[in-house]
Amino acid sequence: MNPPVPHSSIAKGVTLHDVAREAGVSLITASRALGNPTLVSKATIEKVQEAVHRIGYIPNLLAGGLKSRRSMTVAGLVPIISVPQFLPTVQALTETLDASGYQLILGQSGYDHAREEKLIGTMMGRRPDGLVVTGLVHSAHSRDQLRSLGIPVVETWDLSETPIDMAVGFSHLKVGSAVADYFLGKGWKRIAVATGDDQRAQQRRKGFLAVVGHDVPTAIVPAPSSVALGRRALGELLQKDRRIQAVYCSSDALAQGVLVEAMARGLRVPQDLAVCGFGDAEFSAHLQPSLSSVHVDGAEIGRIAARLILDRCSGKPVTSRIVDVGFRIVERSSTAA
Amino acid sequence: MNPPVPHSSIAKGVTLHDVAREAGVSLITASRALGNPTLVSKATIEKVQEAVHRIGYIPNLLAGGLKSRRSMTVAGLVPIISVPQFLPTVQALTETLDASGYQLILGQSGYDHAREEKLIGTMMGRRPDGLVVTGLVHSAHSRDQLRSLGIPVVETWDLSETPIDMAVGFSHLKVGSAVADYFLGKGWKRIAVATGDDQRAQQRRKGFLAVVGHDVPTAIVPAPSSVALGRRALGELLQKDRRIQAVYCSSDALAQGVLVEAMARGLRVPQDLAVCGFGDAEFSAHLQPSLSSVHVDGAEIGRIAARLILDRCSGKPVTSRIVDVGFRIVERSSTAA
DNA sequence: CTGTTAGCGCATTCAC
DNA sequence: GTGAATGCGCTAACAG
Repeated sequence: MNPPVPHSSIAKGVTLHDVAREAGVSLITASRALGNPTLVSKATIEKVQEAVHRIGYIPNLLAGGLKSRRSMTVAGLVPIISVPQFLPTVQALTETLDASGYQLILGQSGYDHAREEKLIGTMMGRRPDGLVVTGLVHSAHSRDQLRSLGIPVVETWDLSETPIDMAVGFSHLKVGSAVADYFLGKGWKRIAVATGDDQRAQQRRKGFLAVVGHDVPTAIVPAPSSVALGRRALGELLQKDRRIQAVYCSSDALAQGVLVEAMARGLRVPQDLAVCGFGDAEFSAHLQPSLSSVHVDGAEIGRIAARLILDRCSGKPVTSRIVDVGFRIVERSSTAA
Repeated sequence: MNPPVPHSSIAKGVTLHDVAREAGVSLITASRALGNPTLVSKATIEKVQEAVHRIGYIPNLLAGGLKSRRSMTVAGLVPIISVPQFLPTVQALTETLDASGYQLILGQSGYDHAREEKLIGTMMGRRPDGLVVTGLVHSAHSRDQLRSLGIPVVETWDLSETPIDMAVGFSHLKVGSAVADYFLGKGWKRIAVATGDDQRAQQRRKGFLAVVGHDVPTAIVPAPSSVALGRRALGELLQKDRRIQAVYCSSDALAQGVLVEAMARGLRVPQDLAVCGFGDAEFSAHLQPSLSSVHVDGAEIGRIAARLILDRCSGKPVTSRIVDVGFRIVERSSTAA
């Protein structure tokens, strides 16, 4: 795309001032040639670009942003980057933003509300043009702050009645209910739940119990969940009820652990024990037996979130501030009774 | 940690100027009270902090960075964020930087050198105080640029004879050789390789072949690799040689695919076919049979990289510019012949 | 310990 | 089309 850059001794403190001098134009003309070429004659643009390449100028976006009040960055907040669920979202977000010249500033709240509040503070200090959060913003102070700051905010992977600004996600309550309906439809009565202790997982559990109509044996593990925690969780559940027929897990990693532990104990899946996960990770289809799960299009969430922020930044009217991307149960061997 | 913030109407354009006025001190005193408290009396600090909370001031780090020439950001470049290998590195990086008040600006090069070059350009425009790359920087122009810019650069997950600046990683060549030694030690002769097409995977393959001493049946898949690609890869390999005894894979996802495909074809692992992966993903220990792999401490890489950048930023002398974190082969059932 | 002065590098006014 | 002045919000120098 770009012309090959000639051998240039890229110096440290090269500013637009130097470019202007080299090109024999004024500072502002150089600025326009790079940022608003329609206002400048073609010959001038070429002179300026030539100078840019020759002296190795790299625009200082900090300085530009200070004046223009547009930093061309978007802040992104995840609980922990290595939660596989959010990965496609972060990836799509980064890609979509990048395509419009925006960059993502990443923060990890670590499932800690105090830390989240502090982090949002620092991130706002960088004056991002938008904020995308996976999950809802928990701290009331941060919610007030963001609202009064007036920057575009998208809360993702959840739907709130009262988002700070915009939301892209789905109802975790409904996910839980749908899985419960599915389990009941199979005729399973002795049901159990293995779940992480984060808010969204708890919402799914709540929806699940609402349909089941009564409490069930439950193992709660600290987020982020893992295969090892899943193994332990099944152990706990079997202690509570030796004859469980089906377990609903709050993640595929947890569900894999349940599968493994079931096999280690000589339980046949799904005949003796059915298992359903959440997230539909890539590996789930390839486990033995293959794992049923709830599929959510995480990349789509990221794309839509980015789009909402970008539209808001460019002044386009945002029609729907709340987007439900839905979900679907993917039936595989682990529940194919 | 922070005192609870009283009800404050957090306004948009609150600047340090406002804080100073509210606190009845000069601009610079307010600045110092927040950024360099040792130079200011305790009473003044309290007055300023009180004003900060009352009017909801959020420091503009862009403006501060412009003057102080320290943006308190570090640029991070990964091929694709969702490659599980790099996740612990990115996470540890984010955490360690955050603990020192630095933030990560994330970029995805997408295994594309032209894109990488362009991305590095934009990222440098934000004047980060350092750059961490997973892998080596490929573009010669970018290498020159970074060198002459003089900012701390850490190349990770690889070791180069001539890093741009610093490096934290291990020798992929040696990984390949070690696995080959291991395979030969088992007495396996009919060996094959399933590998991604990225540079590091190719290095491992090269090291592998160097020890084996001759070419072997090889399936090359486009990065990023996946379980599905692994299944297909084994198919290809078996077409080339129906009687392969052992396959070395460039990732655990690929290896899982090989396992699955082997089972689908009625091959017993490891009796009929041994399999070794790379990366030692969390799920690998829990597969059936459990997967042998090469373990690398990705989080440690991230921590060291962050530390190197931070030390360099604070003027501390960096003793070792090249850090080898090593690796180890983890033997599990899939190769336990 | 505190204040005054002078920019950091650029883009937004206004002029021509 | 182009240019000169002005200031975005803050901090590094020097003074007091």
